[in-house]
Amino acid sequence: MTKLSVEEKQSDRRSQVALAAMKLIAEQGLQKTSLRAIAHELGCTTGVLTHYFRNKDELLLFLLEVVMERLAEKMAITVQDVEGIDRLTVMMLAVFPTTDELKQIWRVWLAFVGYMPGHVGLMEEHKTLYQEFKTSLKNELTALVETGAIATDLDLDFEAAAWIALMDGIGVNMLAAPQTYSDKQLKMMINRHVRSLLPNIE
Amino acid sequence: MTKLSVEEKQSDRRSQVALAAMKLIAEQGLQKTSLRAIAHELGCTTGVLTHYFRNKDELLLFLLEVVMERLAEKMAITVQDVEGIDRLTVMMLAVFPTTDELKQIWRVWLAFVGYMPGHVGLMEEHKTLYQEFKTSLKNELTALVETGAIATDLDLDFEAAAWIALMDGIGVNMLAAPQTYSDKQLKMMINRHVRSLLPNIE
DNA sequence: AAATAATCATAACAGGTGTTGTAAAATGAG
DNA sequence: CTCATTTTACAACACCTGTTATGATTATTT
Repeated sequence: MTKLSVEEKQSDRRSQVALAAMKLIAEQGLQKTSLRAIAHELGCTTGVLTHYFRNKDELLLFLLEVVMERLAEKMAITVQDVEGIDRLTVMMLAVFPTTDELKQIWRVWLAFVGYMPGHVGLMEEHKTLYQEFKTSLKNELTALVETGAIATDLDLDFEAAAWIALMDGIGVNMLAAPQTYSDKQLKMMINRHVRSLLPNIE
Repeated sequence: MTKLSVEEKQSDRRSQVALAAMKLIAEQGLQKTSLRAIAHELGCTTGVLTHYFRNKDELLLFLLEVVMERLAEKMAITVQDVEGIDRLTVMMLAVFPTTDELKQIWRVWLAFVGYMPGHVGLMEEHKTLYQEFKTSLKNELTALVETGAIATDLDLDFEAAAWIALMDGIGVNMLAAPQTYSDKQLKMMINRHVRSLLPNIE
């Protein structure tokens, strides 16, 4: 076997651990998700975890990356056949916590955000991932400006942040509050925001 | 001393404990906020905590109530001299995590939301408090409909939930992301949302 | 003043935590 | 097959956790 596929195997094992951790965190929160619990969920002992991760924080960090990557992936897939202003809408709709997997992802992210105070490494990593996310969104907006789909006098950095805020708000509420939005209502909220980006045609 | 003032004293002590807990949770997260740490922060021993609270979850539950009440208070105060559509705007601006106290409150709330999975009691309480919050917002909207300030064909239940989602999204981002919104940007985001509620005048 | 209740300190308990080191098993290369 | 490396299991470590019980101290009431 080549060296590359060995690394892939390693990476796979790490992903398996991360997925087991994700399931537990989504089900019972970060506090109750101990290394032993993760190992049990995976069907092994903590020896595996300590072999692939220096410590627990590094495991959580890796999980955060996996989760964010998964979100970006989902957005990229759903958007590939869509053109124009609709790209923004479908990107949003693709990542709301509607399916079990997306609910898990959002719960993990929420657990992280609550866990971050006092954990400098995690905060830094989260900031970085957030920046990447914002940048890709900003690129999306830039392309739309160039095609004339949205107004040209927008502060795209701010607009990208506003998009993320809207996403986070809806996502958090779908998990933490009894309110469950219908598809129609979700689209309405997004369309309102989209409309605020359109060029003012008289 | 009358019986009432005794109860007030009790309530005061409980509040003191809750405030100490709030400070620690905001600083170093829920995980590191043990009962002993809270007691140390308050300058007493765990005997006080166990005397005023059955267990830790009950303490956290009380803290959640205190925090939510504080938010409602702040909104009520800032809104009392404002009339019309502006009431919505000032209510929002009054509770964003701009000051140290508000940052603490939001961090505590975030810690809760991340802590909730697997803790039925806390989830139930959060749902209840969320409902109260939504109801008062809905009342606000109803009043605005009656004065003709906003459109009459709105689903106020949905609109109230949308407001909260907007609030949560901005608040979460202000804490968890490097983005810091300027006053101008905050007002812009809110005004956009307000505009979507206005009656369509030709 | 005596008795009752509220408040708080202290210590112990049983259990769980992340981390570390060591040795066994599995795997791959020469 | 042999040897070296990777992968895993296991046990022990020191420490921290929430909870509970027991007294001491203080406050309130009778």
